[in-house]
Amino acid sequence: MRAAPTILHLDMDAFFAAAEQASKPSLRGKPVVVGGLGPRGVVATASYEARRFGVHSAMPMGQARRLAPNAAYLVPRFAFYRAISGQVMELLGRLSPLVEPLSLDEAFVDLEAGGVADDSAGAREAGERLRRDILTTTGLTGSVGLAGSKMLAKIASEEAKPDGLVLIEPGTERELLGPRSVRIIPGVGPATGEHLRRAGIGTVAEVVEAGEDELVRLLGRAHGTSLYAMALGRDDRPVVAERDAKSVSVEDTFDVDLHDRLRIRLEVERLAERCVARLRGSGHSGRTIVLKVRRYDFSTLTRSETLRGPTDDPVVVRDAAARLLDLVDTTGGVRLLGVGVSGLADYTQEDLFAQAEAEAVAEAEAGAEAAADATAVAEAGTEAAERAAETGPQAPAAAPPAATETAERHWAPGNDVRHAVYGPGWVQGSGVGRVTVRFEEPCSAPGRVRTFVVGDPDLEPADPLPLVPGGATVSTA
DNA sequence: TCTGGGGTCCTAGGACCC
DNA sequence: TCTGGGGTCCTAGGACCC
Repeated sequence: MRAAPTILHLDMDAFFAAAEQASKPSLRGKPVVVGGLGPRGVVATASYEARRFGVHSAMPMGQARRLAPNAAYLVPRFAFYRAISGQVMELLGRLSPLVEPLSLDEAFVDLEAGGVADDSAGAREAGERLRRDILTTTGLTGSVGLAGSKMLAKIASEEAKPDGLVLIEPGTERELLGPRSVRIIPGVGPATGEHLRRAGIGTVAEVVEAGEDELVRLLGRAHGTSLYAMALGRDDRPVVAERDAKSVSVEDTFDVDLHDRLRIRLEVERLAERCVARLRGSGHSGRTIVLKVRRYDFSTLTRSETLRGPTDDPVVVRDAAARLLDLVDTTGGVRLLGVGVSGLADYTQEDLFAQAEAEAVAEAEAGAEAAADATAVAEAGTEAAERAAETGPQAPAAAPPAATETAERHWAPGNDVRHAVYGPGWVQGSGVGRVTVRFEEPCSAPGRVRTFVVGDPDLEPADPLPLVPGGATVSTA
């Protein structure tokens, strides 16, 4: 806990929904819901107008549609959000070298380390300037929290929403937090909240009264001690700029439960290949392969296998995932499958092979005492060599998507398109061989709607347009 | 129309080693 | 030898966050 409120937490307001409203003039001031539009979709973000109907993040789409039948329902466009996020992070980077992104729309900034503020007045000024700059460069609003610790800065930005700034003066945190629900403390979710409530602890002040020993007894060592510290306003976690990834995973929920064992196996193999593509894309290899299965009744289980050394070989990961699947009973149906890799190393297979050889030589030279270890290393090396010989140079090309899948993706509600005659617009809806497009762009007036046949040669998918004149363009290619 | 997808961290038990 | 204690790794599951 520092003496000046120089830790800043930025949280963009209803980020995905706000980006869509900025991009589509006809949706401004209207309820907008972004999320999965399939039969098992959930809400990613609801605009403030939609929240008034009770719609919120993580809610099943069906429920959202019942609550807000007239809202616009759109699929997320991550490439577009990433581009905007990049602009925002760039602005944060001008404040300090210590910027810790938490997601596309959230980050901590250490203002003191950046030399932009060392007292309350300076911090407030930097925060307000940041909010203005974000609005000018992206057209979107973000809320800022300022405090002497990460936890309090995060609570402050939550209080500031939407489109505001809250500064918690160091020394005032106890009286501020005391009467509030324990649920405002980050890390206290539904389960912990309920657990504490049954123990008669509802407010932050009651957490303090209970004492550290009681909390450790209720919640376990790590959770208990940290909650007690947080309740007292004690939080010395530094803002950390670069954090190494610990795992990479992909998963799919199917519109209809899978029963056919061969189909399930095929999906696991496809997921394994997608996972490795991501792993390689991030320049990693990993040692532990994890298979995740969610059954028809939503019960979820994982099975994992740790290899002798890290791999980024699609064949190795795919085979491991298939072996893990053999351990799982799928009768009754499978609703979700996932494949992940953890135990990441930031070198690739070739590096690993060279390293294993070098180690084997070193071990051999070390003499008879190390004989057993050297054998293990040598075996690992041989195995890697065999795999390399077996698979050769290859990129696991994903199977080309079926034509209907492509059409669904191109004409999904919310996507940008361009018409040879009418210009830029976005898909408002599609079905029975028709696409409905609203022709407008970020800086135009709300536009009108026209309907086309799906195969219309004049209509094609397009990249998002910049939200602000002269702003960065986004390529989703 | 009942429940996404990508992560992180923690716990607990068993194996294994010294 | 009737029975320890600590450390580390692996596996499985769960809470939480956006």
